[in-house]
Amino acid sequence: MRALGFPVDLPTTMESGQPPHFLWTRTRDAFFERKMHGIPWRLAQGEARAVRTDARFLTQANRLFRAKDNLAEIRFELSADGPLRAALSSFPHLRLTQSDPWEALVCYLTSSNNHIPRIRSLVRSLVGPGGEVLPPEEISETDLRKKGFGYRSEYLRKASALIARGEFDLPGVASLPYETARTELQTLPGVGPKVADCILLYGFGFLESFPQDVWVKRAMKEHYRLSNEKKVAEYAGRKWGEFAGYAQHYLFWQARTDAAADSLPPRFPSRPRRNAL
DNA sequence: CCCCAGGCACAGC
DNA sequence: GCTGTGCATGGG
Repeated sequence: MRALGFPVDLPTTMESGQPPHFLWTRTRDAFFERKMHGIPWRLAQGEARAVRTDARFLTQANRLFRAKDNLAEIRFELSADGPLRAALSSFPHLRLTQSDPWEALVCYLTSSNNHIPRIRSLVRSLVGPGGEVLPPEEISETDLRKKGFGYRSEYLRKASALIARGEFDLPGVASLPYETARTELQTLPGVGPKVADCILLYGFGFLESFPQDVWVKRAMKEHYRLSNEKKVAEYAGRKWGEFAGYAQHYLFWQARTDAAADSLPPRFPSRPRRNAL
């Protein structure tokens, strides 16, 4: 096992609605695993919040956790803003992750009007024996209705077919400017503004992307009195610019955890937890 | 029975 | 351009 050279809150980063949330399995506290190219890949939380990874996946791990992002600097840039500052302090060392574009596309096509646990089980039903999401040519021939994808089945089947036939150049999106990339992705069936932004942020690493789902919309309305999608986008671009994606993810996860805390039954008498982090 | 979920496509203004 | 509605499916 090798340690990455920067701190990561591994559980939160892996389980905050990013693609790893859907594809990795939590084995014990702070241990995560998936297969890649048929080989098991394990991640663990080491000393001083360092991430430990199987040595042969060191490069992949640095890419997954976006080693080149200077999180301290990004957080400082974003912390000028009050409501966002609160979310930042809730989750020290929560990082954005960088996944594969195809994986991200499958995840967020599946996500529309759906719950996270269900997105997870649906996506995992499309993972092949090697650990990766099945390639487009296989998904385009899968009976997705039978697997429970519902009305998203046709979106996923058609999008897969377009990519499999080479009629849509998914890797090519990486070299487009953000706005063009966003427009281009939205030509795929089932890909609207929100799904496109998620793919761009988590699959391609466009950090200026600001996906607006129901939770982020709620947060932007509560904190900033902005209920119009275009005005939110404009505000995010002006205020958070090249790091809007980070702002979005912190606001999103803060809103989610707040809601979960509200709906939790009052717990007492609460013995001291043995495995508290 | 209801409502909701990391929305989208489509119709009607 | 904006606003409303139906949509598969499962959980609360």
